[in-house]
Amino acid sequence: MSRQPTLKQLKYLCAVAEHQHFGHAAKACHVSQSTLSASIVELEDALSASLVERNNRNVLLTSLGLEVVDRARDVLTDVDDLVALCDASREPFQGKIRLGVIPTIAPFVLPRLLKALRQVHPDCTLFVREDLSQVLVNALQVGDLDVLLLALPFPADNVDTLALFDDPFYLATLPNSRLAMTTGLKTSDLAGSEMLLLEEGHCLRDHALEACKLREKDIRVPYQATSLTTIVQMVANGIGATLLPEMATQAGITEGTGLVLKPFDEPDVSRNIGLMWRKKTPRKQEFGLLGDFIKTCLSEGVAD
Amino acid sequence: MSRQPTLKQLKYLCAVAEHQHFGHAAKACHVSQSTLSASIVELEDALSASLVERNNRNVLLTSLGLEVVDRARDVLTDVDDLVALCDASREPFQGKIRLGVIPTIAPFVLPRLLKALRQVHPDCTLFVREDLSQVLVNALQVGDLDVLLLALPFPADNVDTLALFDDPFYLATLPNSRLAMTTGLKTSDLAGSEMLLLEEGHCLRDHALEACKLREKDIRVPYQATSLTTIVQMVANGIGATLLPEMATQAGITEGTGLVLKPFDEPDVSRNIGLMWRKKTPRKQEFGLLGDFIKTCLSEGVAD
DNA sequence: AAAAACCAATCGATTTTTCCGATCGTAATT
DNA sequence: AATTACGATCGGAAAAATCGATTGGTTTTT
Repeated sequence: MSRQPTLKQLKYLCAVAEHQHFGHAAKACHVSQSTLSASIVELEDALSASLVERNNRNVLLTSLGLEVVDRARDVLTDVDDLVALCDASREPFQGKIRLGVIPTIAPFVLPRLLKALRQVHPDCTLFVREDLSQVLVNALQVGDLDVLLLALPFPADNVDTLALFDDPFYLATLPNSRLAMTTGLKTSDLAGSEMLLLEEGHCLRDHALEACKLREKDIRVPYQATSLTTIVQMVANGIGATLLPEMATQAGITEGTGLVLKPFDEPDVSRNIGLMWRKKTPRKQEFGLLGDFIKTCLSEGVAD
Repeated sequence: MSRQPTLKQLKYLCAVAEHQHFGHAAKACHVSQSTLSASIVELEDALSASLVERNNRNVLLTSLGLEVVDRARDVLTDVDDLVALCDASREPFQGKIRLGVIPTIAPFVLPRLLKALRQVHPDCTLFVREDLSQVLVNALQVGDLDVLLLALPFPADNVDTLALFDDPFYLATLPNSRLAMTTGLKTSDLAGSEMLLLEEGHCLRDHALEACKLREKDIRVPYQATSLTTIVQMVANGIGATLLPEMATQAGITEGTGLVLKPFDEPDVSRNIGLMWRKKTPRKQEFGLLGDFIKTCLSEGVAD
């Protein structure tokens, strides 16, 4: 029964193969000759095979020994790569980040974020998953994702959150509608009007209602759509009005539709965008930096 | 400064990744939970990286941890393969044999030998190198070859030889020549005749002369050729006579040339074919078996 | 609310391994 | 014959690996 060889033994064997001399190989490995010699014997015992022919005057590898050395070299470089991988990912933004983003943020933020990240941290690989908040939170908790970009608050256990910025809601409506005429728009003006909302599960729906201090029964919801773009098209066709987050409007979601965007004449009619990660993740700090990066990247983007 | 991880640590990490549970992983590895736990900590220290998130109720791998596990699995299977390689080559004829053969044997023996070997020991890989005896011996001594098939004796240090069989010399000549008429051919009859020989360095030349108790000056050597086939053609064209080893004649080297082959009416007009390996090789036994195999394979071949 | 169960980390003791310097044995060189 | 060179081996000291028991924190059960 052959025990498993150790990496050290394989390293020593490769050194012997390289130097063809136990003493020199030992020096190269920073161990004594006796240690190296014993280690080679151990390896040969472990493999139950002769790898080295000691000839007093010169050292030869058996043909099996040569093959073993070949493979051992591969193993050792693979392990070195593994170590290098860890070294590289020690620095923030050098490794892989699995980011979850909700659908009402992704299309408006990712283009800019990914571009900036590629420029500033080319070694950082971002895997993005787009899904509903609840799905993302589950994935985060079971370890399939590292960090989420979503709208806060969202209930979840064992997580930390980092608020990044507010994202105000705008009323989007046709220019000739009653609400479009209103000056000093208040959330209370919405009561009783026809509002288009995203389908159940999208947190934007809940956050928008909450920001406007509305309950579902306060308004009429003729249809539920699956994306903001669809909603905008429906509003442009006269089905009703809707609430759009600023980041969507800045991304030009209403361009060419003739819709007007009206801010509210009240504070805090907005959702809050933030990051979320597992409380126990060892990468808190890196994710904090990621938050900073997202903030500056988006504000710069606006300035442009 | 990150030290190198050990295979054991990597194995334990993979077990944790598989079982998602320290206790179960420890059981699977036949160590105590404390040992495994400490080993994982050690690994994380060695890599200066967090690989596992311990969450009291469940165990998660960080994204870096997942990548490390991926690579670690590769490393471990590579090492297993390495061990398997040694296991396989423990049995004779399961591994690789680097065989050197001289040019006056190779074309007459290798076809049969390789075919038989493939049938009987399909797992045995034979690398063949064909060259002059002296070149082969040098290669053997520096470890580039494992075993030689050549004509003995041949002087070499630190080698063992195994005689396999005698290979009698035949006189090959045109049917109408003086020697062809001779009945009861003796080596002494060759004196003064024109004999074609291989160029310097081929041991066949020396062995043939020695077997016939001739010195170079006893005969006339009009040309020197680089192969037995060439020599046969020259003899067929009336340039002189030559001495051919039996294995060449059995392989049909004179077919279609009209030459006659005359055995000598004397004992020991032959060369001796044998194996040679380094005295210190750990595969003596296997090479002995190889000798047996060659002997039976060639004698069977004759019987066919 | 308290108790029990669960789980990984940690502690302390023991065994095992590792490592070195010194020495030995053999073969080549002077 | 003496010397040199080289790998193997030995004995002891230092380091590590490993285990059982315990701890501390959490979740589940009672």
